[in-house]
Formats: sequence, structure tokens, C-alpha cells
Amino acid sequence: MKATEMRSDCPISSSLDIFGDKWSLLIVRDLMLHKSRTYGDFTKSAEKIATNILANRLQLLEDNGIIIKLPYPGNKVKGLYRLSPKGVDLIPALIEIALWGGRNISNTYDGSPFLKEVKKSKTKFLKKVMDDLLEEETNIG
Amino acid sequence: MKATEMRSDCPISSSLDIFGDKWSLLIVRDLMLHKSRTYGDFTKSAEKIATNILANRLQLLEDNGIIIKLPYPGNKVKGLYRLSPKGVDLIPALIEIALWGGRNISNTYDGSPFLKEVKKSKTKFLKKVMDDLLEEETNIG
DNA sequence: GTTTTTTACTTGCATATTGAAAGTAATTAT
DNA sequence: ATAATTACTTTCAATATGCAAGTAAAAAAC
Repeated sequence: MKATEMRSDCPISSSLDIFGDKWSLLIVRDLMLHKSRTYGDFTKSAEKIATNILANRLQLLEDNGIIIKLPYPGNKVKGLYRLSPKGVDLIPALIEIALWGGRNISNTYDGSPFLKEVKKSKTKFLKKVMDDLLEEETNIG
Repeated sequence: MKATEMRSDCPISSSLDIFGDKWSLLIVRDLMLHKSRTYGDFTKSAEKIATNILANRLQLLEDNGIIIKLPYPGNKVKGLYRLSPKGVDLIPALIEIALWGGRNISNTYDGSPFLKEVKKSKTKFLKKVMDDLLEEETNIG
């Protein structure tokens, strides 16, 4: 897959060149909340991503070093997707987006354990997720 | 313009339903860095947005309460776009995205006054921008 | 006060992306 | 051996993007 074209040298613009769409960050979200997922897991998320888009985004995210694909232990068909360090580094941005949505969009589910925990303490949530992801890394990677 | 369809009640997903594209947050960025802009100003940004996309995004952002269009003082053709409180509230997310880009994308311009200032102190930058925007609000709005 | 320019869009059209549905190929389970 | 899973790929219609050109109103220049 061809390298992502950058429209300028602005860090915001270049970030959006990579994940500025309606799906990429949802994949990152799922990996943040579940540590690792299979292809099928992603299709089961509430937003119902089409499989062609999913395949495309997984490839793009992998190309851009945000996720890593590993073999699923004991199964040659399945793959396991995880966040790379670069992907984990996206979590602060994801948290701020979630908080903005929670504050400003009425349809959002305020009772989610995720949002609750983040609101209680951003730093603690961050630390917890990072520890989880790191633990996973030492187990599998 | 019809209301934005939400794919789920997830705050991240719903946020992306509003600004999950390659252009919307660049408009917010320009308003964050310059307080207010005219239509023509936006077309002059480095990323060279097409005018049909610009018109569409300004409308969407206005529909979603993120920006506000005001008459340009002393000119009946021009309009002035500003961030609404909901738009100002997006700045923390924008900062995290910028920081991620700065850390993880090689082409990004590290010497920008914006990124420099944010890195020195996120809170101070936030306060400064918010004060600027508030000042503008009392002058014009 | 008439022409010229500026400003903020709109329109037309080719190309690219998205999304729904169905198809495929390699396992894995029965 | 047969059926079911899993991870994609393909097809195709609908929508979005991007470039270029057009328009209408107001402002500036002459």
C-alpha cells in the first residue's frame, strides 16, 4: 500500500492524513478498550463497519505503525491485532475526543465504564490501559 | 442541512460522526490559532481546501454548534467565523492530536510557535487561547 | 457613476471513497 | 469427509472529494 500523502507539515494536518476518517480511531478505540481483537471482533462493534473498509483500515493502520498484527496462538486462520507504542500514544487524544463527545453530544451514553473511569481520573485511566497493553505485550509479543 | 446521523451512542464514534474527516479539524485549528477568519482566509491555509468542501464544512460545523458566523464589521460581503464555546472545548483534543503528530510523524514542522508553546506548557497555551477567544467574544459577539 | 475587483460562495464533472452484499480460500470443528 | 468459521476480496451502486469555472453582491478604483 502506498505511503500516506501529507498535505502540509502541520502536525494536526499530518495526523488527520493518517487517521482523519470515521473509522480508524474506532479501531484504535476497540484495541484500547480490549487490548487485542480479531478481525471478526471488529465487525461486531456497535458501528457495524463494512468488511472492505475494515480490511483497508487495518492495513493502513499497520502501514502507519499504529497497530501490529500477530498470529493468534493455536489458530492459523485468526490474527490478533494490538496497539503498537505509537498506537498507545494515541490514547490521550482519544480520551480528549471521548470527553468532548460526552460533554457536547446529547446522544452519547454517559454511563459507560470507560467514560466514567476517564472522568474520575484521566491519569489513572491512562496508566491502567497502558499497563494492560504492556502486560499483553510481554505475554504475546 | 440534515442532522448528522450517529452510528452509536459511543462518545468517540459520535464525535467522529461530526468531525471525523480530513478537513473539519483544520478549520477549527485555524480558528484556534487566529481567533477569527474569513472564508478567504481559510482557502489560504497550507492544505489548500477546495471551496466546495470549505463551504460544506463551514455549514456542518455551524450546524453542529462548533463555529459561529458573524457579520464582518463594516463590510456586507465578508463574514467572520469564530469558535463557539463548544468549539473552544475541542482545543484539548486538538492539542493532543498535534502533540501526537509532533512525536510520531517525521515530516511535521517541530519549530512551529504553536507546538513549541504547547510543549512548554499545555495549560498555559490553553489558557492563553481561551483568553484570546473570550476577548474576541466580548469585542465582537 | 460606471467599470473593475474582491468576496463568498455554487455548479459541473471526473475521480475516489464508502457501504451493502455476496463470494472465496484456508483452516478448524464435527 | 463435510460443514462451519474466519479473514478477507470482489462487485457495484451511492456518496464524497477535488478541480475548475461560474455567479451575484458589494466594495474599490477610476
